[in-house]
Amino acid sequence: MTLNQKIPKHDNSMNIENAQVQMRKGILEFCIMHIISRGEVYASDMLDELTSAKIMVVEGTLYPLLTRLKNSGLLDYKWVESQSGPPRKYYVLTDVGKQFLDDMQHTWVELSDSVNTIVQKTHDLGSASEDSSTK
Amino acid sequence: MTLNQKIPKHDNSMNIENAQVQMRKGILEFCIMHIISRGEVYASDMLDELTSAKIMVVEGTLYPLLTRLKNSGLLDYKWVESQSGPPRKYYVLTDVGKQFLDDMQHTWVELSDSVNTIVQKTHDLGSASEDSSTK
DNA sequence: ATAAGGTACTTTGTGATGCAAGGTACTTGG
DNA sequence: CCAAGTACCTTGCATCACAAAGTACCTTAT
Repeated sequence: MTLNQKIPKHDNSMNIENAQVQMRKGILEFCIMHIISRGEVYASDMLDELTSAKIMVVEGTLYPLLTRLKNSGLLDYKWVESQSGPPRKYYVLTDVGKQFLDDMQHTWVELSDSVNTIVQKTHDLGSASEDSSTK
Repeated sequence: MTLNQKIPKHDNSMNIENAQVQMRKGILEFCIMHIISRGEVYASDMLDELTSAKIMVVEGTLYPLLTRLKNSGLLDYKWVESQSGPPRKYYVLTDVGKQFLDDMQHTWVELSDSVNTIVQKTHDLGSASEDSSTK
């Protein structure tokens, strides 16, 4: 029954799914900090929120990210007993984390402005293509 | 004059520069495709455009990216003699590349909407914090 | 008790890729 | 021929999303 079917592990060529994954990188961190900034939450809360915002995340991505943020001093957590299951880690932002979130907010605004500048310029040139100006 | 000053290559902890780099990842590809979509350009043109849009890129990032896009069939190029230096590679989008750019555009709009949804929600809750609701 | 199932947190290995640094190659001018 | 400028390419490292498998705790049923 061994089909010997060759399934390429990773398509070396570009596809849109890959591009989507790449675009999300780095943004995740920002979104998670935002969610935590609203009050104490644990991982499943974050997964729900991100899923409803159409930003898919899986555990294997989220937990290491939380650990990294914690180790960097941006987050803190406390264990809280649950009435239906194992205890949960409830996260909060530290003071440093709050400052960091502000900085990331600024970075996000600048980045999306920059991208939109480039997109807009394409559209501007698209409608008025004649441009044999000064080099 | 050897100062023996220790410059840590990479700070393991989070800092805002690192976060900026992460956020830019994946967006670059999109911006470069956009720039090429306007007409034939070579690498230095792209660097100028990205720099003026405040998206910093260096050669070590750009050239491998162009090669990857070319190998994936999204770009094509032709050599053009220059009157002041070595020949240049002028890039254009292929038909597949144009389709891909459309898809990326869609991805970008969705992603920035999603992020802004999360940011907005934080601000909404910030003004009306009282929420001892169900659950 | 003990087994089964659900919830929550953790770890390991892989692949993709931005980037620094260094290299190759062509052109022009002394 | 050599220096300087421009343009393109390559190597190696660090980071990080993700899949998959693992650990631990709680509840319910037998």
